[in-house]
Amino acid sequence: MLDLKFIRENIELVRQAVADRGTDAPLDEIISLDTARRRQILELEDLRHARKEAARDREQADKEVGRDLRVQIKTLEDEVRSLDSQLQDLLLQVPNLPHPSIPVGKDESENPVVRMWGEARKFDFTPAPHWKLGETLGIIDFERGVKLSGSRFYVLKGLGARLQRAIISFMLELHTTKHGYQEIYPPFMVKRECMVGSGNLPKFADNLYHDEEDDLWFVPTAEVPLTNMHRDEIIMPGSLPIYYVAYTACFRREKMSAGKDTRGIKRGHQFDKVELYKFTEPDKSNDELEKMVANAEHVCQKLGLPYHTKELCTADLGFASTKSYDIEMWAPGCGEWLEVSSCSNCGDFQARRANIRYRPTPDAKPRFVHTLNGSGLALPRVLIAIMENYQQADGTILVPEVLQGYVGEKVVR
RNA sequence: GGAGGGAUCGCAUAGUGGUCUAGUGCGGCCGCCUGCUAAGCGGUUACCCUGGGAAACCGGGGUCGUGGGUUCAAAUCCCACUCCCUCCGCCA
Repeated sequence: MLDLKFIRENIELVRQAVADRGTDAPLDEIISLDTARRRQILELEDLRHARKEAARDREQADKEVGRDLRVQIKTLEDEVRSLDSQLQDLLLQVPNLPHPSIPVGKDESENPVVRMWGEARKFDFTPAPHWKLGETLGIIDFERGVKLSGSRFYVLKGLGARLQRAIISFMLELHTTKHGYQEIYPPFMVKRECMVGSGNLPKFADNLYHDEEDDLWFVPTAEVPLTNMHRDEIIMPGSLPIYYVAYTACFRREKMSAGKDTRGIKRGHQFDKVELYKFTEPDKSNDELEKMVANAEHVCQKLGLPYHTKELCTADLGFASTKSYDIEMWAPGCGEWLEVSSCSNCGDFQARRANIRYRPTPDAKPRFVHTLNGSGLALPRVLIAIMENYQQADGTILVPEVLQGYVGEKVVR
C-alpha cells in the first residue's frame, strides 16, 4: 500500500508509475474520496470538541444541546467510516511504485539478463525431459497424483521423494549456516489479514485456496506468513536486519494459467519452496536485495546448474515489488529456462499494509521497515533441472555432489 | 465441542457512569545529589490522525482486546466478535 499522503502530493508521479507497469489503478477516485474525507474529519473534530466542552461540567450540562450534538456526531461518524472503508479498498488495489533504477518495458521480453553462470552441458545423446525420466525410473507417478487429487498433482516416490527432501535440507542448511538466516517453520494456513498484509488479498483471491468455514487461507508462498511474523509490531532499535528462511509447501489454484505447462511437474497446485525473507532499514534494502540474489545464486552454483539472472522491467514486476530479479535455470530436456527464484524488494509497501515498523534509535519515532523476499529456491523446478542436467545415456541420474550425503546414493537408478 | 475466568500506557497492577486530562510500582531515559554499593532526590516515559511553524515546539481529535449500542457524559453499563487461561470431552 502506498502512503495516501504521498499519493496526494505526488499524483502525477504515481500515475506515471502505474502506466509504466502497464496496469491501471483508481487514482482519481482516491483523490476525490480523500478530499471529501478530510473535510468531514475537520467538521467531526469540531463537533467532538464541542461535546467534550459541553459534558465537562455536570451541573451545567444542557441535555438538549448534548443530544443534538450526539446525533450530528453519529451521522458524521458513519459517513467518515464509510468513506474510510471505500478509500481503503481502493488503496489496496494500487500497486507499488517501481524503483527509479529499473528499466521501463512493455512485457517480459524486455527483462535484461544481468548475469550468466555455468555452461549448458553438451550431450552425446538426446536429453530426455524430466517427465520421461521420472516415469521410467519410477520416481514420479503422475497417474496416481491425478487419481488422488486431480490434474496438476503428482506423487514423488522412492529416491524422487528422497532427492526432493535432500534439496530442501541442503538449502536450509546453506542459508542458515553460511548466509545468516534464521530458520522458521510457519503455519501453512493463515488468517485473511495476513493475506492482505502481504498483498495477496484482495486482488488475487482467484489464485488462493481457502477454507470457508474458518476463513483460513492456504499459503501460496512462505512469504505470506513471514511478512506477518512482525505484523503490528514495532521492532526494537538495533534488531534490524532480520533474516528468515522457511521451508513450506505452497498452494496455488493456477486458474490464470489454465492449460499452460500441463506437462511434468513444472507448475502444480502444490509445490515445495525454501523462501528467504528480510526486514531491513529503508536505506539498506537495495543492498540487501543484491545479497539475497547472491544467496539464491549460490544454491545454483553449489548444485552445479547453469543459470542466468534477469532484472525485471516495469511491466513484469510483481504487484508489491519495487525491484526484482528472476533466476532461471537451464533445463536441457524440455529445452527451456525455468524460473527457480524471484527476489524482490517490496520497500515499505507490505510494511504499511501489515503495519510493521521499527525504532531507529531508542527515542526516535517508529518508521516502516522495508521487506524483501526471494525463493531460495523453488523445489520442483530445481528437481527438474537436476534430473535433466545430470541424466546419463542409460536413463539414470547422477546425484549432485553436495546432495549425496543427504540422499545416501550417488546415482538415482 | 461444553462450562467457567480474563484482556488497562514496555512489564505488573488500581480503577464498576462525571477533576480518568487513566493512578501506583518496576523497568527505561534525563538531571541533581552523595567519598562507596542493584543507594537517595526530582523529572520524564505509548501510538495514530490533524492544524500552525524552517525547527525546537504549540494546539485539536482518537485509542483502556476489536466492532457496535445506551447516555448530556463510558475504561466503567448492554450486545456481538477475537485472543488467552483453567476444567471436561475428543484427538495425531
